[in-house]
Amino acid sequence: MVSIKDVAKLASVSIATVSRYVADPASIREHNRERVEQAIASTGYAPNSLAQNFRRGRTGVIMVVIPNVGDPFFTDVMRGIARVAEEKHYSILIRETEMNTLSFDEYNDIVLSKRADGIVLLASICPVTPPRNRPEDRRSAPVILSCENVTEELAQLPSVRIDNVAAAEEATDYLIKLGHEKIAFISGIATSTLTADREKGYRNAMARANLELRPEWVQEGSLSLGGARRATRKLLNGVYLPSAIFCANDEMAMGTLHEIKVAGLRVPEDISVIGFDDVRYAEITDPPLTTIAQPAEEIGERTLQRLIRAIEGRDIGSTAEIVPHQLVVRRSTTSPAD
Amino acid sequence: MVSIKDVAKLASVSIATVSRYVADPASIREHNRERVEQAIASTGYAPNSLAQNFRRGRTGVIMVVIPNVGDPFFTDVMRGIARVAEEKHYSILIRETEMNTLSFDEYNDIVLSKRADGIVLLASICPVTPPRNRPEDRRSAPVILSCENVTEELAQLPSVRIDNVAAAEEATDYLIKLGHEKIAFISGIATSTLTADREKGYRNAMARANLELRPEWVQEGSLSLGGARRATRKLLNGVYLPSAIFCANDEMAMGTLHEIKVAGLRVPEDISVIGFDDVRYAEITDPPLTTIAQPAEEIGERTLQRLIRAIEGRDIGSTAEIVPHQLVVRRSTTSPAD
DNA sequence: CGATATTTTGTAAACGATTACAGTATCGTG
DNA sequence: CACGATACTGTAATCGTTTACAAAATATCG
Repeated sequence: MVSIKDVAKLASVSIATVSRYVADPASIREHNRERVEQAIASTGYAPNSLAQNFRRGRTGVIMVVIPNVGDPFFTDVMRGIARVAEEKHYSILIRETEMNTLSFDEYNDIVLSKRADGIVLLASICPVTPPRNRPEDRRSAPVILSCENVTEELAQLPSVRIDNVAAAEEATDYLIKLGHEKIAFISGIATSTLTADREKGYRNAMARANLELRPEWVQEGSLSLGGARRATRKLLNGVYLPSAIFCANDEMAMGTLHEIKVAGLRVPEDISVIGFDDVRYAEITDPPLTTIAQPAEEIGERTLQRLIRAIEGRDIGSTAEIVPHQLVVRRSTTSPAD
Repeated sequence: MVSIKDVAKLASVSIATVSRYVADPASIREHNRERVEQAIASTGYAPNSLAQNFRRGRTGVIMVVIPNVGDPFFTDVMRGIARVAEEKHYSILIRETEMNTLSFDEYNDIVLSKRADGIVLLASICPVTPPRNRPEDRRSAPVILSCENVTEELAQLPSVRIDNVAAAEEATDYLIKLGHEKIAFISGIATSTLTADREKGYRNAMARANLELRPEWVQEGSLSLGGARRATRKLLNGVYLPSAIFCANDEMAMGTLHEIKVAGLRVPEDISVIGFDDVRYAEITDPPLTTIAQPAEEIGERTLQRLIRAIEGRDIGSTAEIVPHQLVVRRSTTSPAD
């Protein structure tokens, strides 16, 4: 491995001069610049970023904790994150978590052992041991939540997201406005606040409209295709058939659409379906999916911009930055038949 | 930041002892172990991985270059990669590339400046300057191709993948066996060898069956939903309507299915569609998609296992490790009407 | 018990960059 | 030309670990 020393020797200058050349070629005298340039060219020298990072005390890495790298919504958010990361010369380290949580121990380890300059959580952080209870908690790395809300147990963390409660209310209200009264909800996973917020919105809207909410109309779909399919089959085989199903994300809505058709029912004539996220597939499902659109890439971009500001030592507060959502009406919803 | 020195001082031992404790607690004497444990606990010490990596000359990072993080096939491969990475204590650095290629300059930079211990290419590497022509090319980091084949310009690189040519032949043969003669192909992007191989398989099969291959039956779909939709519209609006369309991946097949239905035609009665990859959505499209299944996660796992062997200094050769594919017949294909 | 083998520990030198500080060259000006 | 101001360069310390080597402590055995 060729190091700065080899270049210095070859160019007959000190290592400091080479270092300065790398940082800013204009800062050294013409005469030396030529020799250093030549030495670098002939040795093929490139600064060892391991040494640079060590010396500078920074990793240049942003860790992104994501519940499911396969979900098209999350990958859109990631694309926004990646765009800003590249622009600001950070790399993205992906950490997929089962169960949607990053254990606090792992969080702590990442921070203490300097494996990342900052963390974006698309998942929640598991509040086993809140930061404040640990010794030396001043050393915490910048963290920001994308999409997720915070659990009450944790200190308020900054976030960038839509208002999930309001958006879910809006989706439910739309079904109610169409005349639906028997509306089922397929939820995500228990540990996800995002899911909880959407369920809250659904319950709020049902309560406000004075609609009966049968317990068996809320089914867990684990935010996955398979989970939603199982949940849908339960709904279809139940005693009280809903006339509309609200799925907590589009991935699940795709599974729901399929199972309804497999059961020999039609969407939307027999059952209306509404999703959440407006992933790229929502436009091409059969029928195209009515859903709540979120500006996924923008959420990713804003999240990382804010995180980087924090990494640079500026104050970003701990507020939730709310971005707008929008109901997108396609053809998977209509008024109930009866 | 608390360092090994602080711990050593507090425990009244040398830093070497602390270091040894961290590497293997059993290697130090009971008496000292207790003191060190206590000192670590009370200071909240964690080894600085920046310093460790620097000292050890390794990053603990595998870079994964991926053309499109949103494609469900690639995310499945990534999941396999991630599983092995976690097991072997590597982190995954994602680098998404437009146009499917990593420029050689960037590759070189990653290697020379030690930003990753190894590279997995789900994309191709752009052969602007083949490694062999550069000075000091001995320093190349381990690279392995997943899915992709190699271009002839580049030295042979190790890879793990299916036999794309054979698989595409098999898909085309299946359509031919069903009685189709007017078979169109929606290809990926020009820079992708994966795409080229599948097109070759299609052409082979057509030639072997003595079927006419009209130039307008091969359309570029850029491996994306939108690209496939445009390509499909061209096929449907053309003078010679095909009776079957073979899409180079499932993502595109989903777009194709949609556009055929939008045009008022039925799948498979009017047009059969066959995809490639068997992503999780293939089962729930309408109708469910006939496709070629690849063991995506297994490909990812094997790729990384082999790469890690190379990183550890063992010889992995430069052969293509071929894993089996399989035709999965669902309901998007049938015999032509006429 | 003493000699030797074994285990455990400490000292100090790396790793490759950045940078404070001091020293040297260059320049401008009177 | 002398002088100070300015621009550039070199020396050496530093970041936090790991580890070769030597030294010290302990164990083993006749």
